[in-house]
Amino acid sequence: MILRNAYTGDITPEMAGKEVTLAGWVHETRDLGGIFFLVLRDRKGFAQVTLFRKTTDPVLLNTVKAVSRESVVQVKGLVKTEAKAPGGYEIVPIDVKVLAPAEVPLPMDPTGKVDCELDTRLDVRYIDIRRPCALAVFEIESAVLQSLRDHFYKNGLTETFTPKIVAAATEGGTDLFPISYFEREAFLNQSPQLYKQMLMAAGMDRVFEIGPIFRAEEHDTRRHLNEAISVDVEVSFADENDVMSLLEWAVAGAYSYVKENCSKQLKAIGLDLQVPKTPFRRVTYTEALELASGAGRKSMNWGDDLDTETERFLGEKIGEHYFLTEWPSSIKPYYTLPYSDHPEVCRGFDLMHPRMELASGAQRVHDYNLLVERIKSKGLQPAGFEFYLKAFRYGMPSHAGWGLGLSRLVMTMLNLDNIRDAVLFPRDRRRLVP
RNA sequence: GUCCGGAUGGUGUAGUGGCCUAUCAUGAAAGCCUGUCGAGCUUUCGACCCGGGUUCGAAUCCCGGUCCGGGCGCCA
Repeated sequence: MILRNAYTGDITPEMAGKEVTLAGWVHETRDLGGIFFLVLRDRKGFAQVTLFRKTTDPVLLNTVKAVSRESVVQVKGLVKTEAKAPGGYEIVPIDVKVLAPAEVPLPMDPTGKVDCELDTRLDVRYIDIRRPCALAVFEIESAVLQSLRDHFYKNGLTETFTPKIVAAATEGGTDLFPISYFEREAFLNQSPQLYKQMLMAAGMDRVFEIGPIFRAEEHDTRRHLNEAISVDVEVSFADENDVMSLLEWAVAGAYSYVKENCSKQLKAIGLDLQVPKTPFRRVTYTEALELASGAGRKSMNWGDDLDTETERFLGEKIGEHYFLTEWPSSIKPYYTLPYSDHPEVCRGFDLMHPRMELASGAQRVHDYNLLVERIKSKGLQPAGFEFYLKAFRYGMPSHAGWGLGLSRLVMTMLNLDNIRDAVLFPRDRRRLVP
């Protein structure tokens, strides 16, 4: 049996006289002597429970006075219109049950009166997320996922799952987490890339997958994690422009959806969300180098990958979402299709937010012989990719796709400083618990 | 990985060799208070990351360790 029949956010002053049963956490208590306030919090808001020394049953009053902050309580009471109460109503309790007392002292302050460092918050994430502004991030993330899925279904994509436990490294193996798989060694997959391409050979035509990826790199920044959620798309008979279009509409659509459906959460975060305009600006790699050169900046050679400083410079200069296109083939993966007439440039692209890269994608190589050649040119052994290469020998359509970092999308959307704020239980170089 | 910075009550902080019996806020405990909404007031409680060193004297300086933050690198 559900222990509540209403959330705080469902109650209005017009419900005066109605009996409701709320359940949630004791956000705070204020004892003014003759009058006592308990603020109950659930995921939809707050409700003030008011008790009077003269009229409240002494046993009930003592129960409420003795309860510690953040204890879980069930409050049965009458809604009363009261101009002096927050929201214009309060609850006059008939019965209060302490379902689970909270120990004191608390490891952090969920009311936000005292600051708390990220590390401390992550150690007690289950308390941190009781803060409406922390909860809002994950409710918005859920809305983003719903919007993305809606967009994919509307565009005829099929949702898929590919294995996270794989036999071999996609490329080398230095950045994969090895795991024990019965009598063999296996790895946690760093990307569904090879599998979603095999699904193109399978004739699934248009697929997406939203799932975890694992990377064993020792990066240690505010925008990298060792476990992340990747939103992956692959579309047959499409080129890079087709999937860039799908991507920009997915991103802009997620912003619109959040703006329309998450006003409470945006308010909790204190953000006036601006929906990016589509289509996003296209900037070629070569144009980006030109934009970034001069003005006392160190010069970059054509073929160099863009370093963090250049990326940031471009972001500030452009000031909105943009696509970086026409990359040198040398710095994109082997499965990225080079232009046939000038193969030093390829059909790869990155979706950039002014602060960081959000997604990368490409039209893929679908010709078996070219793919083998590209693998070799990257200094890799085709033999290691046999399970994948074989799929290109029995009718592989042309295709294109991309992978988008979900947490980066949320982080940049909500202007969060650290990607860890956008992940419930982040996994980084040091953190494995909780 | 590397560079820079940091570690003080439960939480967040002040304190750069003696004025520290360590600041402030929050919290907790007790009390007063009938309209609070970061309530107010009184009293009380609670801390210098670990190990070594320098010094008459170390929260403070030095060395090592651990942990944390930020930058960069890495991120097919």
